[in-house]
Amino acid sequence: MALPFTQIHQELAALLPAALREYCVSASYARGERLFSAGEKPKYMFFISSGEVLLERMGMQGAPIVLQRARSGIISEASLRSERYHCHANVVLPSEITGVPVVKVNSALSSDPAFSNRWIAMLNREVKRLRLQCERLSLHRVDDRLMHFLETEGQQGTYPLGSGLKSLAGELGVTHEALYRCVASMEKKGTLQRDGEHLKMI
Amino acid sequence: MALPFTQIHQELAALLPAALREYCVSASYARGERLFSAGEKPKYMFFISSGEVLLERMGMQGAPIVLQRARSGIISEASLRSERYHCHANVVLPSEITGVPVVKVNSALSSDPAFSNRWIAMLNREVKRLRLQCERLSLHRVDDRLMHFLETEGQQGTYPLGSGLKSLAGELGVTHEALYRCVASMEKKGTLQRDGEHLKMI
DNA sequence: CGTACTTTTGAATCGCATCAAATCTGGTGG
DNA sequence: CCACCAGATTTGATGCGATTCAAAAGTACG
Repeated sequence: MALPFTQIHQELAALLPAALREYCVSASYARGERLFSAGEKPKYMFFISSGEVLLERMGMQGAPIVLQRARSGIISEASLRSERYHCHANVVLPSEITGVPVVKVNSALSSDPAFSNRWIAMLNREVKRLRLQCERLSLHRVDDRLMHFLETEGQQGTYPLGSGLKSLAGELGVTHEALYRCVASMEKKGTLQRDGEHLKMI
Repeated sequence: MALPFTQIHQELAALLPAALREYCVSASYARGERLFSAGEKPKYMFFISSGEVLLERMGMQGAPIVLQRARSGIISEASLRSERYHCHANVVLPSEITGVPVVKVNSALSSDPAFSNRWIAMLNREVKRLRLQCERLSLHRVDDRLMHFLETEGQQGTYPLGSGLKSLAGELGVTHEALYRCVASMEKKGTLQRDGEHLKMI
């Protein structure tokens, strides 16, 4: 599973200082693999180059709740100083993922002001993204959530589906049936287009 | 409204480097005042010592959506490097609030590694808090959201209400009627206690 | 004392969850 | 190549719970 370092993603390369790159480990993950589980001690920061990973927590009734649906970027930034992961990371599409040892990141953050500046900027973006997700989940109707999602996460209202509507439904906090029906009715009304892999608002 | 610097909150003092403290401006705000509005250029970072501030965005139907209900701590950390605020900050209870110039914070972050370390830790906590809020908003029933809220935001299941159930309803993403009914029925079932200003799970 | 707001209860409606089942899909192994 | 299986997709029917609209009662404040 863990392959030797080959080439790291451009976005990651721009974030990390050169000294950290030699510690990066890139690997391919298959659908169904788990990056980490809740309760484990964080050893690596993970960065997704391609594919899709769901951060999930188990609800009390056993139903998993999607905290984040990541397709690119760092996914465990909040665990940088944590003793334990607070969620599971499940790979749901074949993915290219790079790991960087947490210890190395922390020491680099202490000694490299430019790096910690970039890190703060990254965390700021994450905070904003999460605020938008809260805003989205505060909407009551499925079509409102979908529109909000396409407006905020899409490129000009277009969004690549990846692993299908089912995992999107989880991120929107609705059942997949509700989302299927919503997409179908919006397509019929002409408010939405669906080209196989892409969703687009009209 | 803006008073001269008197005394800053202990939590803020622990976060900020000494050099920044002279730039702090503490002030009292009354219910109904607005700290900042969406679209404005951030000039100050705000820190709440006491009281309550709601971060809100206007939905497309004109209904305000509560992004955050802050009663202590920094509230505009994500706007540190932003050109514009992306939400309104409305004071809903008489509050003591300290402002620090954004420019000063940014320059201190660049020159003081220990400070940027503390800042990163603060952002990490915020990311986790927001992930929990997303998890909460993914629950479908009002009583589940309330329980989750008391478990994660309360002290041993106890939470001080402050400005009443109505603003809590906004943070939980439900109507105030639904929350009133939920609290009443849980009290009748004996799952919840309500001592005037405090909510407590049994 | 009046105004504005919160709190509370009621009734009607609507949207989504839930349960169920059929179809479609890609992938596996014989 | 086909049978088969697991999962995604889709449609249907039903019920519950929250929204919505409405209105009354309580409360703080000038």
